[in-house]
Amino acid sequence: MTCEECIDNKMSVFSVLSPEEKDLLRKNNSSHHYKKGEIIFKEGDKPTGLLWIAEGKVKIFKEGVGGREQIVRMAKPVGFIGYRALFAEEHHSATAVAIEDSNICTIEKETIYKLLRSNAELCLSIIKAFATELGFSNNRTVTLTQKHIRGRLAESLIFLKDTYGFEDDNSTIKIYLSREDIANLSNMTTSNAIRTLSTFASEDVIGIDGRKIRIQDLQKLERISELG
Amino acid sequence: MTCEECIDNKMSVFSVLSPEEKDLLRKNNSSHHYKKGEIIFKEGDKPTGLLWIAEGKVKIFKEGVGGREQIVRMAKPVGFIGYRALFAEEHHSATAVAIEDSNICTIEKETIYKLLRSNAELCLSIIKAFATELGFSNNRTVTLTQKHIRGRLAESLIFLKDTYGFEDDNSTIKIYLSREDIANLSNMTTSNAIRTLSTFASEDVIGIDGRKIRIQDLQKLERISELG
DNA sequence: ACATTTGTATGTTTTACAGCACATTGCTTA
DNA sequence: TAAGCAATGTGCTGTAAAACATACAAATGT
Repeated sequence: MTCEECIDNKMSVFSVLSPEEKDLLRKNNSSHHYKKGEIIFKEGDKPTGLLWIAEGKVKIFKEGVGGREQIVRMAKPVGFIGYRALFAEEHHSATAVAIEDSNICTIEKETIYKLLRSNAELCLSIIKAFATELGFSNNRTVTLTQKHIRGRLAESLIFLKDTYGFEDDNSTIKIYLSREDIANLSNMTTSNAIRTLSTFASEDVIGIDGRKIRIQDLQKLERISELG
Repeated sequence: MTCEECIDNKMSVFSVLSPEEKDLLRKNNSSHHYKKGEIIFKEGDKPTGLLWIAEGKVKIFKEGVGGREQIVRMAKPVGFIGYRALFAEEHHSATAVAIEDSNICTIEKETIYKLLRSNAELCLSIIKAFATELGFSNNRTVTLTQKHIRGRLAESLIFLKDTYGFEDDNSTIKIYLSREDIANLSNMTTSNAIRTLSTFASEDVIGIDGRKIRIQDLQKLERISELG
């Protein structure tokens, strides 16, 4: 997908814009390609504009105690990234890394603010997006602190499935993360992510083939997640 | 403080409103008094409008595994409460309880949306507020999961000080929470909150007199918090 | 005034999980 | 095609913090 196609995409926030406003966007956006593993922005950087993913997948994480990283968000097309810091008028509080080859589009801060001032519906959808994500973040705070390892991992797998969906086989989660990334998403060590994934596989809840994870018994997985 | 006074308050979000818009607010708000310990809204309730605190203090918490509660926010005048669910168009994902006798003001959903559609600056300040709070929430996720008990408690005490300030003696934190609430804020058991507070007191970092907590050595407390 | 609940305090036991160490497999890239 | 390195897998050990138990003080109600 290209930046242009995102602007016209019905699923994107941009759908509330008028043809003229979309034109403004089309004339003022730029595109950049990132290879798998490349950093898009770093904790501490000053945000320059609004970014969104045209193609690829991105993880956003914060560095914690002793450099241990916690993934706070996983993004996909046509999702915004780096907008929290932009709108809070702060420096980035997290780092974004491409986990696949990705095309990232940018528009300048001035342009997006111009649009926000002229289009109330755009404002409202941004507000709604923030409100939804804040709810998600608060939820995560509770589950990451209170659930046990099995519950946390089960929740993460369901989260990945909900975010990226399945491959054509209707069971393989459409994202291929390292065990380390899965651990950093679920607040556990790599060892424990590996161990618990193996356990799930031996219980026939999931199937593992390298980085491919198939969900074989979603109900059971949900039960493990809810149980804590 | 009264609802009217909040609307005119220079520190509140309402400061960006025109005189006519403020008038609309004044004519459409209602006020309600809650005694200490009373529930303002409950997890699962449908939000009816935008609430703000004219007087008093409020804790917002989520029920986690086995009914264990995690405080996700502490609010004070002139802060909004219950706005996340409202703008996300969801049911409340947390419960709000008055921790002091409080006056809460309400305006209907329709009125606030009317204002948002007419006043872009109001939108932008709401967006900024959300972006800031999301940053805060993400931060908490990391510290609550990664820091050790001492670090978490130290951080909570600093947070309470930053939120509510000091009494006239310039050292007593201007909020009086039960040990249980302190524990629920810091993701630990009541026993451990009590124990660790005692340790801090014996190390002359803080002073304890019932629910009164004096910060005696802020630098040390900050060091404990950063150390994790 | 007494009983009952609630909050505070502290000691003991148990356990989930991090932190290694090390083996093994699977990618790079030279 | 091999060498090197990163990613994966597994067992063992130590420990932070929960869970449990108990005691007492302070509110709260009757």
